[in-house]
Amino acid sequence: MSERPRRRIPEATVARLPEYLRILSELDEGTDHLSSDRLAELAGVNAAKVRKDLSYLGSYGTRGVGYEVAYLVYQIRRELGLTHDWPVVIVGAGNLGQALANYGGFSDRGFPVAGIVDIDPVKVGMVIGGVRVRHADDLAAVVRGRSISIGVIATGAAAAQDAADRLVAVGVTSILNFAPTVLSVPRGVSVRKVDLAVELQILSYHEQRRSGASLTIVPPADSSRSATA
Amino acid sequence: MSERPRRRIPEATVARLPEYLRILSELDEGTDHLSSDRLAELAGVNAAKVRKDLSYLGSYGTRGVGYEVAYLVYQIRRELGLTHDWPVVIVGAGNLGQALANYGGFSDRGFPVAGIVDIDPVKVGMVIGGVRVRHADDLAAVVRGRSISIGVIATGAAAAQDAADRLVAVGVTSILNFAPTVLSVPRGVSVRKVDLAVELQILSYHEQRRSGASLTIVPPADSSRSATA
DNA sequence: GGGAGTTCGTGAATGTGTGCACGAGCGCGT
DNA sequence: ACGCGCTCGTGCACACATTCACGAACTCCC
Repeated sequence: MSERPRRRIPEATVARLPEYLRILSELDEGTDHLSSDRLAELAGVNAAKVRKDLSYLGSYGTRGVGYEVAYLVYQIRRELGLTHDWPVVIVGAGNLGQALANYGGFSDRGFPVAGIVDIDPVKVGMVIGGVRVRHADDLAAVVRGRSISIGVIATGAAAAQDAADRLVAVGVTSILNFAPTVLSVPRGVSVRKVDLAVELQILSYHEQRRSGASLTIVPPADSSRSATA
Repeated sequence: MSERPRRRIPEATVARLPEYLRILSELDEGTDHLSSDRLAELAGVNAAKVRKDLSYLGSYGTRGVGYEVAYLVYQIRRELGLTHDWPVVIVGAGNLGQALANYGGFSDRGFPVAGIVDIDPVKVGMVIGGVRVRHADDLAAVVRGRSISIGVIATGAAAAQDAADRLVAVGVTSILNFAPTVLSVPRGVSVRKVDLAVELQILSYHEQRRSGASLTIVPPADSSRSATA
């Protein structure tokens, strides 16, 4: 009955597990068991998908009964590495950085903001969400002794690569990037990118497609110098 | 030579087009042509993928030369429906709503913030990013005559469904949801969700996996009441 | 104890996305 | 005019993801 070396979990499943976890955590205290059907409904996905996703955990449900909520929560948290907190450091104390630091949702879900840094001396010293902003040059000191492996880049596009380099230099191996730029990082460092404008542009595509779509717009015949940059 | 009814573009491609567009727009003025290889490098993806993506546009590159930047920009913008601005309305003037409204990146890329509403009377009347916050009950008036079809939900989880219902009621058909909740909306309304905590949890999974991973943690033998909710 | 009803786990089928490899077309230099 | 080198467009094979369908296992009730 020894732990089998855990199989790799498909990326698509990993992306859904946090959602299941949130739903399970928010359940009414009395609910101790839950069927895949019900969970699927709450998560807005297909029941078979839920079962397949959960089957990767090795965590067994009980046929005829469903999944035991507490046990399932435990298993998902374990698989996602949420058995302990992951302190994060935010680079960039502008609009976005401040909003992120103030936003309670991070700490609540196990990602306390352990530090904020910025390059701008004016920002240094400000206290945001209970954390004092320090200078980016002091990043090493901010990180030291705190085992911070996740960094959040909330700078503008121009400063983002520099921010990434600094983070990597102090040993950060996972980066959440809000700047609209492609970062280049060494192998072994994970980057996830969130670009708000991209999300809106995807919505725009569907909107445009919905509304009549191709009205046979005449493309610029002489193709040079035609589109607005 | 009439416009063929435009084929459906795969979702994965749609998600990459905005990235290509950004890269192309930021190119040095002198660059009038670009190879798929170079674009792939800048976007951090495979060159074949770039070519396949662009082939859906019907926009032709020139063999031996590459793609004409201006023409390509025009084609992508057209396909994404970015030939005109898409004013957005933000629901929720808290931390996140304020940051979004102040964040220049929206207007810059064709999504001006045309209105902000909140339910909290204290927030109503505040001016954020040049826009006065109005009461959520006035949403219809805010939207009227402005052909707003995109809404952004920046409320907490508890208020998100109400926000969605209000948006749908005034004719919004695309929603960008920042609240950690699954929204239910009528068919025909698109929803995209951005959950910062989920992104961090995905990073956490990879971190955890990197570092030794399964240490044969003993699962709770008596499974009831064992995991911290 | 046995049958009815429920729900999991998973094989197989289908759909979507990725990447290679190569033919076809274009420009340039001679 | 012709050949060479470059780069696009795409067929094909493979990988990944989703969904269906069904046997297996469990509970409950009589």
